[in-house]
Amino acid sequence: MRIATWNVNSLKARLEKLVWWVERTNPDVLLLQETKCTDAGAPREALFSLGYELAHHGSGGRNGVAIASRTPLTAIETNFGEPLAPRTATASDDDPLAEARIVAATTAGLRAVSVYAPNGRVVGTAPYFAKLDWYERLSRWLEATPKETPLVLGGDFNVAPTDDDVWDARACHGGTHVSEPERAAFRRLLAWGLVDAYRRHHPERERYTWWDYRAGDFHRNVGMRIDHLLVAPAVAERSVFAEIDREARKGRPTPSDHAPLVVDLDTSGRPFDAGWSGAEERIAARRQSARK
DNA sequence: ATGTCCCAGTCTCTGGGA
Repeated sequence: MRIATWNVNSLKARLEKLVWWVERTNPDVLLLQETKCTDAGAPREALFSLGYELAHHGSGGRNGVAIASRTPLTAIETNFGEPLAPRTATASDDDPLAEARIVAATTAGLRAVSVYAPNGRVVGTAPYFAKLDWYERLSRWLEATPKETPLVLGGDFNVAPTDDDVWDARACHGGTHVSEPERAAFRRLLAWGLVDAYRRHHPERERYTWWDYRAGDFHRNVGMRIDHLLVAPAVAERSVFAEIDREARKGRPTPSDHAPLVVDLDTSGRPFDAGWSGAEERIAARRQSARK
């Protein structure tokens, strides 16, 4: 089974590139971020004709997350199971918890979650603390998930977990994505038991998933590894391959500023969802009690 | 090089966000 995550920087603007990439890569489950679509405006038909169902969560403009899968999507949960607050228009209104940044669904025996963490802009500003608050909310949501859940929490985390995940730690010092509080928030996800699937297969440095469009950053490999597939231990044990597809960051039509990340699972042998039966109900019950 | 791309609205350009 092939799982992928990709911040596409507009699903509509990227549709031709996405079709090319999906036909080339054939993921079974694809997590998408920054779709910038409304639920009604999401290109469901185009994905359906490629063989995918789509669970989409977005209000248009910015943000927006989705899960495309070759197998049915059930128990779809958006925004931490809470209704999204109405959009309040002005750019200075920065409330990530009112934005479409998380969608979860059960598919292919997995609990798949697509996240788009806030950017944070500048350390010490209101958007930065809002980013940390959003991570706090994500951790509480995660910690209400039973440990045996075959979880795949993937997306654009907007955090480079270590200095090995940035092109130049000194140049990045003092900026967002690398600050200690952001890295601590990321490590709290790992403390639940999640495994960084890419690092399980690739210890090397200079492997990034995002490069700024400007200044030829991609061609100079001035980037950061901020997109991740974090998987439960039972999923990690089955992972046999991980790669960042730099080809998708090149050429025309215009690429996203992020490259997709792919992980392959060996699903031969015992059923992948062993022990997972009934867990949707257990998750729902724990979320209910966590809200009280 | 603060050098690109995408979106919404002010709508064939501009400002904001990443």
